[in-house]
Amino acid sequence: MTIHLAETGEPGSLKACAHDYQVNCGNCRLNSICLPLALESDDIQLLDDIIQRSKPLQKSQHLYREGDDFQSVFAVRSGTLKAYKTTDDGREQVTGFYFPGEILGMDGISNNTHASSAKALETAAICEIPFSSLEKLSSLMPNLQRHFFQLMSREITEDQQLITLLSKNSADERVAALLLSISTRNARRKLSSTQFRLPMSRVDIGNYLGLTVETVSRVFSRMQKMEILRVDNKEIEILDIQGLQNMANLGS
Amino acid sequence: MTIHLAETGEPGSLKACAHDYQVNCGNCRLNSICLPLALESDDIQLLDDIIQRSKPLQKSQHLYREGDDFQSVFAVRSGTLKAYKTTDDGREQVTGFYFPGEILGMDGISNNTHASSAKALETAAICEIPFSSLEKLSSLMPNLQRHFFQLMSREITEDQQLITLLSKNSADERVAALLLSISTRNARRKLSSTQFRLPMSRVDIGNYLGLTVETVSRVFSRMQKMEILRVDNKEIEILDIQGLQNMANLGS
DNA sequence: CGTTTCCCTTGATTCACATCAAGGCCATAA
DNA sequence: TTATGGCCTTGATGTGAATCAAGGGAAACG
Repeated sequence: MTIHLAETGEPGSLKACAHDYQVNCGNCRLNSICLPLALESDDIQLLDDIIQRSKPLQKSQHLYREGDDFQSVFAVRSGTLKAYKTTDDGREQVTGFYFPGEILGMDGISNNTHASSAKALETAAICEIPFSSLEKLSSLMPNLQRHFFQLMSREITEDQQLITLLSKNSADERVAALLLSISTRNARRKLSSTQFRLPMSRVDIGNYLGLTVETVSRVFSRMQKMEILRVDNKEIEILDIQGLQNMANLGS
Repeated sequence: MTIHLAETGEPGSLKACAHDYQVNCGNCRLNSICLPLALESDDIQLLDDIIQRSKPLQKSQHLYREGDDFQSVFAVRSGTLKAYKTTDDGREQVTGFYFPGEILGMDGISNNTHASSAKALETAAICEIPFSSLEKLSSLMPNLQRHFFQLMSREITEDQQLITLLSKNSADERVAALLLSISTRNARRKLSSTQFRLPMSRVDIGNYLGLTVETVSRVFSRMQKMEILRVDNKEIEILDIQGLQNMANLGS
């Protein structure tokens, strides 16, 4: 019933580094922000039993592609992914970036087909959660059902935030909002909220925010000149988080 | 445990027109596109038991407001609603229009707080579905659980469509896409896909599509000149659906 | 009934961002 | 070592939609 990611690949792909085999939901340092959140430890064990952990995805490899059969949702254990759709005229629309502890693939549930593609922006370890198993488990564990409803709902509210951003905000505001979002998500994982490396290219950022590369680059330069950021290629240091927040909120 | 909409209003609001009391999921003509979809008739009865039907909402009345406690999701039985958020600087972002048979309010699940407001664009009859009851029922009825997951997932994919539209498409393309969406949803309800009355104002359309009223108005005029539409205030007739599709897809 | 208010349309002007163009930096390959 | 290609930055120019401005029609209200 459940599908092993590894088995769908080339023979031999069942191998994963020994270290990976030791990972489980109970000891995963992300379990407080990931799917196991709000579960009792017995229940975590049951959840853990349905989760498949396969070898890491290399940079630019796909986790799934638009149109693939939907079988599973995925949790990011390490690395970063982007989700994107290809428009009728062949351009790409990035719909989200996914950091460790975050769940992706839920847009495939409605049609039993992935509605977007997901690609690793850097080497990424992934937990695969077969959806049919998750459904059964959800029926048995009200907390899990509730939590998964909440995760989907959060995806909706985040999409709505992006809609508002795209519809109402200037280039400066959009970039500021993205940086703050990344900063917040880093903090959730106990990483620095002011210094980090952007895993995505300027093209991806532009694509996500509805801007061209050139505009994104100019905004970075401008923020640097205003001493809000220090930018060194993908390395970012937020020098003035209050200034960044002003830029994101009040705007124009 | 469950909350009666009517009881939260002023005394006497329990009254509803006699005709309303006769409505149930089993005989509702929308049950093939609404929540009962895919349920056995016994199960429909159980679902029906938890659903609250209260007196209709008048035009411009709120069903819920951003920040309200989340208790229920809602199905539209008749009329149309818009969902919207208010941005920090007080402007409004319309995040969706909801027609009969469609479900709204799911964005409130993640925080137990409604993330947007919902307002009737015209007199609207609503079915209230207390979420805690829906959760319990979902645990018992795998089909219902599945269907509700699918509904939420559809909301996600639709938001992603809108994101792409806002990010990549011209004013003409955006308006064309909205008209086609309304046309399709009308067809689902066995209404004309080429002649209809827009329930929302130009302001709302602009607000939804990230355009100003003036631009929306100009697009309508342009489409009329091109003989793609006949526009008489809110009455729309699509004269050339192929032309409209071209405008929406290929665009630019 | 007239008045107010909302909603829609059209025109003139402005502006933020796209587009076009070029060059720099860094990594990988030959 | 020099190529090659990806990614980023900066400058010059163009343009689609926003903004500003005005007027008309229909519904709501006293």
